[in-house]
Amino acid sequence: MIKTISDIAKLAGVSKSTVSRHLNGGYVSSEAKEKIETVIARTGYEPNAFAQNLKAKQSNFIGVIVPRLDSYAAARTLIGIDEKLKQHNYQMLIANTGLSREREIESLYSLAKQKVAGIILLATEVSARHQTAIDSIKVPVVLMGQEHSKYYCVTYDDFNAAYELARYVIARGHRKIAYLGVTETDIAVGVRRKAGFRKAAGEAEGLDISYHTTSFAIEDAIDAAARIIRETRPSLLFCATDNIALGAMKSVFSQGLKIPADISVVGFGDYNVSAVVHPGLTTARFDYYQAGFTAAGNLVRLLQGETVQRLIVCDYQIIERESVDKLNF
Amino acid sequence: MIKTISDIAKLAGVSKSTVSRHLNGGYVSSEAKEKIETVIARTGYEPNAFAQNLKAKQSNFIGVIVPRLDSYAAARTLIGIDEKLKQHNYQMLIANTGLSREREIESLYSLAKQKVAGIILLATEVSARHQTAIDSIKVPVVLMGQEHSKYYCVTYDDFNAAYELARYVIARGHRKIAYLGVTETDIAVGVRRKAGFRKAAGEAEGLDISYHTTSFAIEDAIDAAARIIRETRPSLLFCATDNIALGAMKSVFSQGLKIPADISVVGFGDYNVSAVVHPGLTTARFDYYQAGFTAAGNLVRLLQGETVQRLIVCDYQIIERESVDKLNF
DNA sequence: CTGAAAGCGCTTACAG
DNA sequence: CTGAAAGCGCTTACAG
Repeated sequence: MIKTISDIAKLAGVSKSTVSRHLNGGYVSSEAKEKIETVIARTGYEPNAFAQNLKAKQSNFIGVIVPRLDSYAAARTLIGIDEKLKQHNYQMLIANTGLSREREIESLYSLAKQKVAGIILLATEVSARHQTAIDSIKVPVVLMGQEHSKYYCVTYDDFNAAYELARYVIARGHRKIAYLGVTETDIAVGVRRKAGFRKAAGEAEGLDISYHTTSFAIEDAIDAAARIIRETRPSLLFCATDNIALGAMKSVFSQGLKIPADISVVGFGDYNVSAVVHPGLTTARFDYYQAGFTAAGNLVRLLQGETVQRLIVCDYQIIERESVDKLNF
Repeated sequence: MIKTISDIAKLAGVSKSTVSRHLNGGYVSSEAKEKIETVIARTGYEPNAFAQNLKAKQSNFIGVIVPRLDSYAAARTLIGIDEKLKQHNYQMLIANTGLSREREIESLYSLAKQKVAGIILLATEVSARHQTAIDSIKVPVVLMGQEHSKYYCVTYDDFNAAYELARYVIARGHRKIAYLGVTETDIAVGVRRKAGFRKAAGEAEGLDISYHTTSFAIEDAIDAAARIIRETRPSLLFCATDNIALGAMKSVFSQGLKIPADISVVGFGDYNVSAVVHPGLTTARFDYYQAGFTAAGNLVRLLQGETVQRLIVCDYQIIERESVDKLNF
């Protein structure tokens, strides 16, 4: 069985060096080139990646650290990354942390140890330990979802998305609004979205706003929304993610109330189910696929020594469906 | 910087061979062992995987071929696989085919070329070309989701799940039922589920059944269900997956009808949203995580030369929520 | 333009 | 129980 570069060399009547040079785009006479190409085509020879990597001290793997696999946003992002990486002959290597901060840090080190060429980190937070890890491994890293001035980042325009969505619901006459957000250790979702909302709220009159915090888990959102509805009975639940919004919708229905007639709901993300639930959820859409594609593109350019914009902010789009009532006529 | 086995050998005052032997559980005097361990602990030495793989002509990667990443079932399965694999120091390497048959075959070959130790194939179909590929690569393969007599498989009990779910809806008085399934090239979902349903239907009296086919895409299900409702107006839509059921629910609502009062709906899979939509979807739950965990466990045992049951059929569970009306009293 | 040789970091008979 | 040596399959100065 034909397996190694020596076999090819022998069959082509040249040396290993010449075959290797041809494979790597070096000086080879057109005569030798032709013979080698014929043999390779006939045998279907493929270089052994381990041997190549052993020499190169680096692989064609790109590590992608993801907080969870069973999330629409994560999945779409991965698909975008994978697509771009394939174009450039890189292999995506996924490290799933299952929402563990600890495993996020570990993955940074262990991917580096595995000599990945680069890392894309779908970040939930950029702690001091994250920074230590990123700085100490000598591997290019691109952050997604969170911004940090020291690193290459691809983020979403959380602030303006929230601002515009908030203006939209206020314009539709909502005054008594409950904001259902997440922890502020998450700058993008916890801080920025709330800040955008707050700005719009500050520009309007006669508002009655209450702020609440829950987790990213639907179950928690169901409970939190149930409490809010009982206690403050807002006309609208402004939820920091579509998952939270889905949980909120469940709560509204469970109490025998109608959406949007009794209570309106909005979210962020535009997951695939957001259009399918009834009523359709009004939300701020982020193009996760495109963001992943962009992040991978940047990383590839970095690896090729090209220069890259430090921060790329992906656009959003307000998707108007049926979950927000119009209170003013 | 300490990097190679030679460095460790030098620091411990022994030869590379001895260090390697210690690392691989060979004969080493307790004296040498101690010195080596001290040095390794102090330096944090980690063997270079490329060099190891180059010798071993195999990696610790397990390839997982998945039809799509943005599916709840796929994601949960991957998490289960990853968990088990980590326990045994294997690395999951995901090949996403984006629902392309072609890329499924290619992935089989390309993963083999990358010298993965084994492959788990989340199969949508086992065609002749699949078989050729599986047989020609000399890598152990475990099939998931579809059964094939020649290969190791982990499947779901599609037939009995459908049978029991069908008996349930019939027992609740439904007589005019539309079955909304998928192509029969998919044995598990297309053939088995329909067969289970058909058996239950055959055991009952006075039924008025119509059979319809759609794709796995929610949008197609919405259209298909809309047509069925207009044309035959069944009392229940029996959908072969939860995604189809979600699309069907959307259709029912869009026509101003109520679930379950006007039309009932059931599905298969119990995705995370199935509990969250309103009304909650009655469905047959499959434990994807557990199945993935089991498949990975089997593959690991295969790699260790242990013997493994060829076919494992995972159990299901009927989850009764609010989407099925009770028509008889 | 080409080939012999060394080396990437590890493992594994083999001789001692 | 240990170490020198060969070899896994490739790449890359180097001399020609």
